[in-house]
Amino acid sequence: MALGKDYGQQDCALARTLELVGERWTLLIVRDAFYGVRRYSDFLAHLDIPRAVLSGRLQTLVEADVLEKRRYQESPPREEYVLTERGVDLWPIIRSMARWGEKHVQNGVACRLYRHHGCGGTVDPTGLCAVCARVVGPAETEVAPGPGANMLQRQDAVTLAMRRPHRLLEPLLP
Amino acid sequence: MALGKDYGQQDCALARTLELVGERWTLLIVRDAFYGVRRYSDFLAHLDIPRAVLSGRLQTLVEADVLEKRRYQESPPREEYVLTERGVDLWPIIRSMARWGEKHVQNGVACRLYRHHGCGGTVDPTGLCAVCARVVGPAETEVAPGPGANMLQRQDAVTLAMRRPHRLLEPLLP
DNA sequence: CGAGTCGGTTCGGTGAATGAACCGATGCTG
DNA sequence: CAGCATCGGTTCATTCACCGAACCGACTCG
Repeated sequence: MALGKDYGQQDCALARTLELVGERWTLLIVRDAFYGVRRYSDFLAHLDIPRAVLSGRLQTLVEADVLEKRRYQESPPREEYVLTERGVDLWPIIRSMARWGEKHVQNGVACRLYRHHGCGGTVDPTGLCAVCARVVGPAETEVAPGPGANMLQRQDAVTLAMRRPHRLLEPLLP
Repeated sequence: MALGKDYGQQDCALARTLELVGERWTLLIVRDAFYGVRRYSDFLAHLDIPRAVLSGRLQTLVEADVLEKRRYQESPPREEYVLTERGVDLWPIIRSMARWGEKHVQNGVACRLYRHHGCGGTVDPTGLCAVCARVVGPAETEVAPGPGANMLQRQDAVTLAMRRPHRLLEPLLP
């Protein structure tokens, strides 16, 4: 959302969450962070988001302790944004929203498939592995392109790198 | 969100979902619909939302087949908005967002508690009943005020009615 | 030295959100 | 029957976030 960001009169945890991740673009930034995107320029290229909006959202997410900004090289100074523990806990939200869109907008065609790293079992939207029958967190989840992927012929570095399966939270690009 | 509502270049079910429920206020309207709010004036009183925005969102949700608008009395003509099957499927999204806010913004203090209607077991954020060990949908879930409820002393009819436990999706007000 | 990359900030224009006022249809009261 | 209240909106002026393009400083590479 984003205009007045607050829902002051709602005594509900949902409203508090929406004040943080309910703004336009925010959840897509967090999703990309799960995919392993860490650098400003990669978010920018993959999301087609105005630079000022990206700067603002990253700063808000850092202040909310969802992302951590850290310098990974001096000279030239370069920063990266990595999910914190609080940020990783947003995974069920992203997963449930993607699930709804898959079922009700895309007629069940998934753009991404999730598997348990190691055992290879399909991970369902609640995080349950079909083989282990255990709940699998994002760090042990592997994402791979699904049948509906790449409909839009994007050519940015992030889109290209997403064609290979890889584990969530691991850096996607060098 | 709401300003440009589309995320056209994102080949992702998440983006499609956000185009619908990612606008400011929308998820709070849907949440109230789960709580049993059905009438324009009750949404208005409970959400402190501008009338024009509420009208617009309700219309969008009806067009998206998330809510159904139906006339429940002639003379004077009165309409109510009820969740469709697609709308009911949004429950995991709302539940996971509320869960995050509860844990990370409210320090684990819940405003609402969810129980399996009949067996009385606590229903966890994934819908699992602690007693039955089965997944329980919203229609069989009962909501009751939790320890963090009513911090804000609201006095509208919806807030008052929410003090009694009742089943989700059942009409909250006469 | 000059061009390029990275991670931003600045700026003007557009359009959605906001809150208050207004409105038409109907019912209720006296 | 007059007058007022209720419901479900619409209209309007103002505010403010988003947008896209341009600009910028620090640094590296050739």
